[in-house]
Amino acid sequence: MSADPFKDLVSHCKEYGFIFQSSEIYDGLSGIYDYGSLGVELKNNIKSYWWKAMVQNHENIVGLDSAIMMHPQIWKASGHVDAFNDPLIDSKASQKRYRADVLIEEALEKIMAKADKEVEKARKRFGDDFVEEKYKTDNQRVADYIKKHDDFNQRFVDAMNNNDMAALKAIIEDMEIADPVSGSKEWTDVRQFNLMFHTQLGNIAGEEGKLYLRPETAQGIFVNFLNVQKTTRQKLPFGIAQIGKAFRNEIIARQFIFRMREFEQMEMQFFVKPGTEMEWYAYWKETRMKWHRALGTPESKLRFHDHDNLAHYANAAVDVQFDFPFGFKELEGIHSRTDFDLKSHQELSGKKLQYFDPETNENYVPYVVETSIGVDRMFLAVLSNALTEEQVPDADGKDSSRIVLKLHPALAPVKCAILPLLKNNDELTSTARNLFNDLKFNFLCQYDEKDAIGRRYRRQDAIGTPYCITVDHQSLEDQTVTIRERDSLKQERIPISKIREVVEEGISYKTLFQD
RNA sequence: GCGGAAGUAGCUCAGUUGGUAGAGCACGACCUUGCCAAGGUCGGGGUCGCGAGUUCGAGUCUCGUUUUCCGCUCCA
Repeated sequence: MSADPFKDLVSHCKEYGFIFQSSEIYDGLSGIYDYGSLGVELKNNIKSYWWKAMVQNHENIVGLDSAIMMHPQIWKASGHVDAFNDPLIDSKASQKRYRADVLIEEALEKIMAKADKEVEKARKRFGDDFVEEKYKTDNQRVADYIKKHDDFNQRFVDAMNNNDMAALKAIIEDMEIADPVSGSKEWTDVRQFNLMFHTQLGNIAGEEGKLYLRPETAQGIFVNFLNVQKTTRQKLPFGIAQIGKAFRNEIIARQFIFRMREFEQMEMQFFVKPGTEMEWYAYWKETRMKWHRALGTPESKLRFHDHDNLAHYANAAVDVQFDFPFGFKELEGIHSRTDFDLKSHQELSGKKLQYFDPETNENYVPYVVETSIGVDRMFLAVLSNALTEEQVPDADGKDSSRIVLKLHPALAPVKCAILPLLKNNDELTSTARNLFNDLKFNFLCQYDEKDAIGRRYRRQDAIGTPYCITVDHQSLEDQTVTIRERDSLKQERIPISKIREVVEEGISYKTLFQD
């Protein structure tokens, strides 16, 4: 392996078919990736681990699979429409990026400040009883400033209403706005940057039929809050869990699958009685960290990171960060979202989203504590934690290096490899084949007869297969095989009849839920 | 989006001042060995990211473009 662990990881993913760049033969699509044959297995296992931990293990958490496309009003209520229609512009000199509307607003304020200055001057000269309004309209310079302001302001309002980026650029040029950093007036074009992808519904033209691909899965849960609560007869506190794709048109999507434009989230919204949210926030913080540590991730690679700036919906927020090859970065977010979402859906839709509390006989909008983790980031974390190069003894007892994916067996894509010791021995190969055909219904197995046995072991090591079953001559006599454990390299002879049980035990998710 | 670096076989990379594409590993077949990789023989696979330009001739030079990584920036 090279000196760059991240590079090794990306290469390994490509070489063994975990991840491919999307549309590669057409030069690829920036920030979008496909999962290969082993990748999809690992990803499914990660999702399964989460689902078991959240839904199966909690009586008061239920699942949901809401649609990717939702009513556009949802994104108004959530705040996504307003917050992400930013017109952006770059200074060519300093390469700083600004919001064009903010630049113009600041410039407009400056003009009015100049007018005010004139008025102030006059007040000093003529005294406080000077008639301000009259002066403003009578004094030519002040009137000019105000007219200038009003003219630009009108153009600005029109441009924003029409989403006219060229007009915004023209205003910036006409107002002679300079980059505050460099003083340069050389600007790029204004680009509207909308974080949400949009598409069109049926034959409804224009804004009417405009739909967004969801930028988060959470809203599908909020708008179904009452549906789920009533049909599952849940009482507060309870949670709704969902795994699904989300889409964000990131300005820059980078660092492999860390920041993608199409990605997958595992989110759980936990509805609680107002006032108890901080207790549950603490509970989920701890519970989620346990989930990460159960995989055997070293404590030094996981940490909490409190948010300095809280989002508009939150009254507390923390990230679970993982020490990726490119440093500590967000893996999961735990947010206390208050009643912001349910309340704004209630207001915009006109439908009540309240819970009747049988204990207190009152109706209220629940508070929400959210746990939100990126599947792809988890995938990256799991892989970067597992990919190992180590020295093991070779046939002569000398050190030789092997690449091994030390995945938790429950997450490993292939659970078991069935290997006949010899290839040119019909008895061995047919016994191994039969074994494979018998086990393949229980878990994903691979049959491999090519190359020397040692090399086959190494191949399985590279994809993280926890168990290798070898059929040898003795197997034909006494119906036993050797089972080799990936990390310890230890081999044990067990009866063929016991293989299923031993492997099932080893790959069980149960091991992840022991305290 | 700006700046830097890179893109040659599945992977990692060579490829001289421009002269018809190479290695190792991987892959396939056969032989040999047979419980921890790298034995032998043979073989498949690349319009050198894409598009123009300069040139008798471009993997190599120029321009554009695209993808990836790094820095800045951004980040519900």
